[in-house]
Amino acid sequence: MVANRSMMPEETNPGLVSAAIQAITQYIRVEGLGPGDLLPSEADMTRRLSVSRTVVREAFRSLSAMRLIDMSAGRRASVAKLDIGAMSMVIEHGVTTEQISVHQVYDVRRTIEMRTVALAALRRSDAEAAEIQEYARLMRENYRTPEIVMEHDIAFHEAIARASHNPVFSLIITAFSGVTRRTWVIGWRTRASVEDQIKMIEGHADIARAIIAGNPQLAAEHMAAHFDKSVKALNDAGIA
Amino acid sequence: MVANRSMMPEETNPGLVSAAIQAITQYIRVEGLGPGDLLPSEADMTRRLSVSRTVVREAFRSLSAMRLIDMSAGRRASVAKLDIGAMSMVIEHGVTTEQISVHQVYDVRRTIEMRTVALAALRRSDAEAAEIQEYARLMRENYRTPEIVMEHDIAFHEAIARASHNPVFSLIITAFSGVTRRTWVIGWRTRASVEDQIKMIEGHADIARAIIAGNPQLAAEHMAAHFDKSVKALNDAGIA
DNA sequence: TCAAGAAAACATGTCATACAGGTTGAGGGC
DNA sequence: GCCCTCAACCTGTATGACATGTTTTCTTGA
Repeated sequence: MVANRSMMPEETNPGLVSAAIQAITQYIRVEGLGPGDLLPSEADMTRRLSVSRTVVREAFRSLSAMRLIDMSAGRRASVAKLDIGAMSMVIEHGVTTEQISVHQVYDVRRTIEMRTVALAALRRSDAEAAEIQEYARLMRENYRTPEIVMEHDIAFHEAIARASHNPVFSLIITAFSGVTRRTWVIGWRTRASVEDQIKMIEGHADIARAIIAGNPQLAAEHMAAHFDKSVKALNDAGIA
Repeated sequence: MVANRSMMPEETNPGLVSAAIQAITQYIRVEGLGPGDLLPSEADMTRRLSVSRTVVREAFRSLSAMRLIDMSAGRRASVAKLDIGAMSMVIEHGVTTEQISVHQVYDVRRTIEMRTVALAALRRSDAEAAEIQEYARLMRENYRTPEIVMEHDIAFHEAIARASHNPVFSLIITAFSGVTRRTWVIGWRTRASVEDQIKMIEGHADIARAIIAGNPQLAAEHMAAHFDKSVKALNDAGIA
C-alpha cells in the first residue's frame, strides 16, 4: 500500500500523521461541519488517505487531545464544541517549564479581564448577573475555607468572561484557571488578617455590583484594583 | 500484560492514552524538565506505564501535536519550547466551525494589542524598535502588493507583541495570525482608494513612532484607532 | 596513540493483524 | 406496534514485524 506524500504542499511536519491531521481538519472545513457532526470512521479514513489505521488513529487521537474532536468507544468521532483543552495545556506547560512566569499570566489576565468585565456590564443577561453575584456571595459565606473561596473566585471570573458574550475571552480566561489554582492559596496566605481577606472578597462584591448596575467604567476600575492587590500579594509572597 | 488503571485519581478521560498523557506531563513536571531536555524512549515508557507501545505512541503523538514535545525519527522526544501550535489550531477550529466570529477575534486582538503596544513602548530594546519600524517601512514600500503588505502587517503586530516581553501575549497574538491571513485581504479591498490604503499604512508608522518615542499612551491610542478602522472595514465588507 | 569509519545498538515511523468491548440499527418474535 | 436479540460496525488495546534515522561503540588503519 503506497501512501501519498505529496498532497500537502506546505506541510508543517514531515510524516504521514501530520498530513492526516491536516487532511482531517481540512475535511471539517470543506464539508462545513459544525459541533456534533460526525467524521468518517477510522477505517473509512484509512481508505481515503491510503495509510494504515495506525496513522489515522494517531491523527484522530491528536485532534482529540486538542479537543477539536470528541472520541469515544464504539461511536465515530465528532466535531467538538469549543473547549479550552489544548490551550490550558499549553499554558500549563509554559509555566511548569518556566517559560512563563506567574506575573506574566496575571498581566494578561488583568488586561483581558478589564475588558470582559466592561463587556459584561454592558451585555450581561439578568441570569448572568445573578450568577456572578451568587459567586461573590458564596465567597463571603465560605470565607473560612480557602479552597471553597478559591473555587468560587475562579467561577466568578469565568462567569464574567462568559457574560462578555465573546467565547474567545472565555476560552483564554478559563485556560488560565489551572495556573490560578496553583498560586491562589499563596496569595491568600499573605493576607494575614481576616480583615484583609474579607476586604479581598468585598472587592469581588464591588465588581459584581458594578456589573449589575451596568457601569462598565466602574466595573473595570474595580477589576483593576482587584488585580493590583492580587499582584501585590504575589510580590509579598516572593513569587517571581 | 495488565495495565494499571488506578494511578490517576482524577483522570479527565477514561482510557489508557489519556492516562499516559497525564503521566508524561507529570513526568516533565516532577523531573523539572525544561525545553530541550529528553524524555524516556517509547519502549522505556511502555515498561514504566505497563501499557502497549500503541498507547504510549498515541500519547506522545498527542503531546507532539500540541507542540508540548518535539519528536523526530531516530531520536528521543524532547520538551518543546513554547509554541502556538495547539492554540492556533483551537482558534482556527473555532472560526471554521463558526463558533467564533471574526469580530470577536478582533475585539480580543484590540484588547490585547492596546496593552502590548503600551508595554512595547516602555520595554522595547533598540533592536526591537528598529525591527518594528522596519516592518512599517516595508509596508509602505510594497503598498502595491497586498499580499506582501499583509505579511509585513502581521509581522509588525507580532514584533510588537514580542517587544512587550511577555511571551503569553506573543503566544496569543501569533495564534490569531492564521485568522488574520484569511480576512486581511477583504479589509484591504474595502479601502477603495490608494489614499485610504496609504492612510492605513501610515497608521502603522504612527504606532511605530510612538513606540520608538517611548510613549505608551500615544501608542495605545494609535493602536486603538487602527483597530477601529480595521473593524469598520470589516463591517463595510459585510463580515459578520 | 588516535582518528576515521564500520557496525551494532537504539530510536522512531509505518504497517498488518487480532481480539475485546461499546454502539446502533435491522429483523424477528410477541 | 413494541420489545428483544443479534449482527454489523466502530473504537480501544496489544503484539509483532520491518524500514529508516541516530548514537554509541568498536575496530581498523595510519
